[in-house]
Amino acid sequence: MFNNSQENGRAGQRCKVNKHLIIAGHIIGASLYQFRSQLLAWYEARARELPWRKNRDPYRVWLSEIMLQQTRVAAVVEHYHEFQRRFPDVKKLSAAREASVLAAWSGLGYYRRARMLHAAARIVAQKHGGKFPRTAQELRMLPGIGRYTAAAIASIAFGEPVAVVDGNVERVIQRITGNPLRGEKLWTEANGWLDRQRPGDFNQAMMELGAVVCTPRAPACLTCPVVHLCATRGELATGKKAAPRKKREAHYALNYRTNGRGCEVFLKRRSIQSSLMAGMWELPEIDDLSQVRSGGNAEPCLTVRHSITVTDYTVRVWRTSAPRSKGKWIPVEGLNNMALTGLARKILRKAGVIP
DNA sequence: AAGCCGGGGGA
DNA sequence: TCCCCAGGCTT
Repeated sequence: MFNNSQENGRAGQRCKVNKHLIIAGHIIGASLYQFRSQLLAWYEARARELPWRKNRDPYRVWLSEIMLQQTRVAAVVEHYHEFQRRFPDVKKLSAAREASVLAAWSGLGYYRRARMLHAAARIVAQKHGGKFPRTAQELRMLPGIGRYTAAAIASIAFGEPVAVVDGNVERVIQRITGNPLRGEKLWTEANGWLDRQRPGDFNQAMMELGAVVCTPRAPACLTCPVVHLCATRGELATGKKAAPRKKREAHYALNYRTNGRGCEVFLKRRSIQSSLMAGMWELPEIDDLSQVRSGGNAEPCLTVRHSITVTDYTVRVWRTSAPRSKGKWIPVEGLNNMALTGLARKILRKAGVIP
């Protein structure tokens, strides 16, 4: 297993050849100190300025971590400030109605996250006196907080020495070691690498490296602070299978009227039983296009593209004279506080109904 | 272990 | 057009 460490008899080569720092697929000894200090130095110098890095308030850290689950940083940044403005602390969040929490979440997707966030806020407020548990083990008990998120909050907000493993960390470790570690072995490896003096910074630095430098495709090895310690320099055996995407066309009705109460839009609420976007509000879907065409519409007033799970939709929006389905007239001023689906919000924006 | 949940932006 | 993202929960 150590056969690659002595292929050249000269000891002076030891630190020049990266493979010698990786033994049997693990980073070892002195190179680990190097790795930590160089990664942390890079992070201090180059880390992106993100809203949740302003301080270590556990509420802010928690909110960012929930939002960031399977969601890109850019999308989170767009929602983060407004969410903070509406719900400045865990107590305010716990006192809010679920509908208003969902409204602030609109467009982020995975709406169950918002419900679990709200439920967790109520538990923190009622059972923990408004203070967050300070250990990963206790945080894990809250809804919506799994192994990754518990470790992230505990390390970043409270300095507990626990490593995180997300998609970024997995990729970084696999590339550095050249070892396709997965599952429990990956978590063990990450914990071995962790800088126990600065666990929060270290964890964020690992994820930052994966997000900014050690990207899935075309990693920027030229700017990587630990490239000299890397066994693969960008190679990665991928075991991921790409889910095939379907294409579909969908039609929605835009009903818009002005009366004594001002401008109103006709919306309907998705079933609370629905697996997809349960309880969220949207425009009525049109099943039978012939009815709209016979109503005098030759062309849709709007066409948008929309991706949802594994389906890419081409969405046509039709102005219709009267709603044919059950639903509710909503004043446009109230739309900001409605739990709209991302698609509904997109359509209403493009149509100029909301800013 | 595998399936499910939203949405968007870059390559 | 395709791919992938600071995961958690259920079965």
